[in-house]
Amino acid sequence: VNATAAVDGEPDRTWRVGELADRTGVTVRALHHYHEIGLLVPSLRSHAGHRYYSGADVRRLHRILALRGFGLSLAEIGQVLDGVEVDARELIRHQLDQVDERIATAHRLRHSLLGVLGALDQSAEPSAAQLIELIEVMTTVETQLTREQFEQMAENRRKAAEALSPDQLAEMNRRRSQSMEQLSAEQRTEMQRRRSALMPHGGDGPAVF
Amino acid sequence: VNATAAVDGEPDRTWRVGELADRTGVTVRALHHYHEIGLLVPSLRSHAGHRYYSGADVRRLHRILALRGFGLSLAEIGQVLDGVEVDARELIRHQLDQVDERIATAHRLRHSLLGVLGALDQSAEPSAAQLIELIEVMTTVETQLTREQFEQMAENRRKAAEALSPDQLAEMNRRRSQSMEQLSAEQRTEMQRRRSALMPHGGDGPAVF
DNA sequence: TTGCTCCTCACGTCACGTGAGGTGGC
DNA sequence: TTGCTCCTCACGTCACGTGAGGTGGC
Repeated sequence: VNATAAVDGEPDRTWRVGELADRTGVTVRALHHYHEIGLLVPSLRSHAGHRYYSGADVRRLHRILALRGFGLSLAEIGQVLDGVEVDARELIRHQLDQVDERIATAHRLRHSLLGVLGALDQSAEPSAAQLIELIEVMTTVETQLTREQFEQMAENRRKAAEALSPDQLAEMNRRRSQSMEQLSAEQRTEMQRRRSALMPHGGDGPAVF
Repeated sequence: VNATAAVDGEPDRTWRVGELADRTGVTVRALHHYHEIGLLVPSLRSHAGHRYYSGADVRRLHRILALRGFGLSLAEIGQVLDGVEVDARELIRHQLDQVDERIATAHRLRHSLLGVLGALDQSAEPSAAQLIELIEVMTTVETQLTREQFEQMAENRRKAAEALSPDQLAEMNRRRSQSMEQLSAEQRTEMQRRRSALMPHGGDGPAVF
């Protein structure tokens, strides 16, 4: 391998750490870090200690960034690039499993969050106290709300609303519609579904989570 | 609020840190950590420094775990539970946005990984070198493979396969089908789609990513 | 000579994990 | 008296971020 090979048609040129950072979007600190752990050691250093990266170094950085994009740790990247015997298929399949799990977890969380948001949006005063009450009920009944409990919560909300002045109520409604506007179309339709399942007129014992 | 109120029908009883850990699934170390940062301070301590958690403490822990499940940081959880004025709706909506972004990112990554896996599964020798070659081509052509490049890669793979003994080839095929078996049904169908898009007989200039 | 870029420490992040070494209660 | 549970340090994790304080090259 010739370390002085051309990159971008400019033979033998080198890059300073800041230039490389600008071109690749990584920070200078990250490049220092890669140097520290031996993942990317610049081929040249000036007498003052300045790092100069050769074309080969730049290509290695590109590989590093690609593998990093696949979710590999820096240690794993080092293994792959330094020719440690790895089963590439196994490696990628493992990443795939991980990402699938992340997606599933995230979807469950999203589902819960939409449920909570739907409940909060029916509240006149979506305070921390309201959120805690919601959690209280949820955890107490182990992720299941009966109709009576739901109606009790609605009653509590009505009482809270009655205690508010018309000005406060108007402000709450303004905030609520603003809240809706900030949701994406997708988030909105899913929330509608969730809310209709939540409402007591839909049947008995609707599940929240 | 009465800190000695009953929990689980047992009035006035307290829980030791290990008991609490067992019942809630968190580690003792985590409970120590919550104590350290003031998030959950046990109401009682023995003269030897042992922590004793009251019913109120246990309820607070349940709230903590619920909020943690929503993706809040421990600092945010502290704010919510200690009555700092927070807009609950805003808080939850923010979490929702974050989770949506995580899902989108994960899906893009999944897409890429399936593409790489499909390419690797056509390789006789899915080594680290093969993976690097794949990345090389991908990054060089900026996420686009032309048919000629694809055919060149296929040619390289054929040559690699020819260099192998029949025994080695059989072993490779065994590993490949094993690889397929370990994929979920979902992963498999999506990989089929990706592969057919990748194959040169499908049209010109197929995109890999 | 002035900026700009570069350098090396070195602590901080986030939520704990993981020992080390020692003491208290059934 | 033996286990078991508890305790307090205190460093490690992962991939850098963020200053502090100082030097080199166009």
